[in-house]
Amino acid sequence: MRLLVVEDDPRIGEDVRTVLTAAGYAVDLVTEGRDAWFRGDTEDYDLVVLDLGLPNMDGISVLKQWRAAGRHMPVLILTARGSWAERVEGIDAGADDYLPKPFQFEELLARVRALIRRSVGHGAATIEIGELTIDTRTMRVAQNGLPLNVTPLEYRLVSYLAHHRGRVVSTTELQDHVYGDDFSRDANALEAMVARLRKKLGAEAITTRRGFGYMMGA
Amino acid sequence: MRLLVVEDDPRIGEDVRTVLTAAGYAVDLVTEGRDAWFRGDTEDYDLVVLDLGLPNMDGISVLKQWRAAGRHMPVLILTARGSWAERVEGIDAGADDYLPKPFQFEELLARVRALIRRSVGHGAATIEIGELTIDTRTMRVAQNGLPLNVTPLEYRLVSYLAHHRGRVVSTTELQDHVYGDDFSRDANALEAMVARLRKKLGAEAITTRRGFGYMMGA
DNA sequence: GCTTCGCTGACAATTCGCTGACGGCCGTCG
DNA sequence: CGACGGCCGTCAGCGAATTGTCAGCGAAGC
Repeated sequence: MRLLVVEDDPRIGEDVRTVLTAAGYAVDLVTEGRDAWFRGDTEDYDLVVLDLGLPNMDGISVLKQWRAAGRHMPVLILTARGSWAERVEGIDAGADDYLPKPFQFEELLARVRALIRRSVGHGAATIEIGELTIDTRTMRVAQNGLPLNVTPLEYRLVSYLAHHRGRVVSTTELQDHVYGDDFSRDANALEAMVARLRKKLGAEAITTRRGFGYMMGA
Repeated sequence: MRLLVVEDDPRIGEDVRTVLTAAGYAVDLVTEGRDAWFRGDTEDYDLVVLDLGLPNMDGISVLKQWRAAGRHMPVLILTARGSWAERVEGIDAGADDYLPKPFQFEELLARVRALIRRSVGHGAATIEIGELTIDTRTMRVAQNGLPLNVTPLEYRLVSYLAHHRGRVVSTTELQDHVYGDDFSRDANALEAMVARLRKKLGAEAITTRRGFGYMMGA
């Protein structure tokens, strides 16, 4: 899962990134409204955390333009506590939820999880594919009920494939969502990870579409 | 045990949180109805203390929606003294007990304990994991019946892990619950505490899942 | 058959978490 | 008032798990 965090205060932004990264998401962080708009318009994100007070182009406008351009990713806006008008404006502009600042990171996490779950359409916190169970709340993967020891990056990979079960996911898309902005990896790194995963989950859990990408589920 | 306190008066809310925290519970406090509903809907609480007069979405509606969504955690509602109608309405909506305001904190504590005990089923105020016993009433930890000398912060840590046995608790979540809003600590502080705890409880009492967090129990 | 793409085992680099030591803070006791 | 001891945060070095890189191999597609 790949997230865009838009927050002009660098300290808060970094903290949020850290928390979300720890929770298993690939996080891109930008601090200016224009950059935010551009990123959201040109890249594919599973969710956006959007602060409203931004230099250069304010959050509400950014959000409105995304929606006007037909971008439907869930957006969670951060508002000043008690600023009722901001919230209403945000919801009207197309936000899916709001979180008053200051907030507990745990609450941020809960909302992010809930929004992603809702947007993907799985009501439950677990995804089942064949004999595999992916619990997004505890970040665990189990096979026939037996927990598997999956590393953080491996989890990101299965989790993304599982959320998009039944569809072929290209390697570039996968890289984006597993690594975020971090371009430095060799293309082979993904393949190596897939290999390691197959050793744990069973070879047939992930199928390869040569020239296209990977897929989970029928 | 993790509790949600919903109370719009910040002074009362803080007092209640303080009392319950001192009693060894991990307490989340929210002041608005919508936030309360969201939290109760997305997070796991062992009990909710719910004030009825709330901004944004009233307590009865919150409670009804939780029950309609199949959430069964015990709910203790706070009502105005003598407001018979409110009580009836609350119980009808699915509350498990009520406490008329103003109340003594001792009474609140007693009812909270009673409700939690009832909901756990067997009146045991202790959690047992392997050879460890965590007594939530006295905030003591014992191993094979022998009391261990556990410091306050250490107790919060084991207690939180014990209450969430069987699931991996991320370090950020753990930090939230051990330190509250206090961001200033080095990440290493937790690790040091875990190390000290393991020396007391035995190394296998707390397992590490690298990259994810810590866990107690199977 | 040849080329390209992807797989895999081995190895290296890096990151993460553990631990012993130290020191600051604070409450208690002589 | 000063010394002592408990609690807990910080530091630095170590070891191990995770992840990236490389090289060779096999299979698919033309």
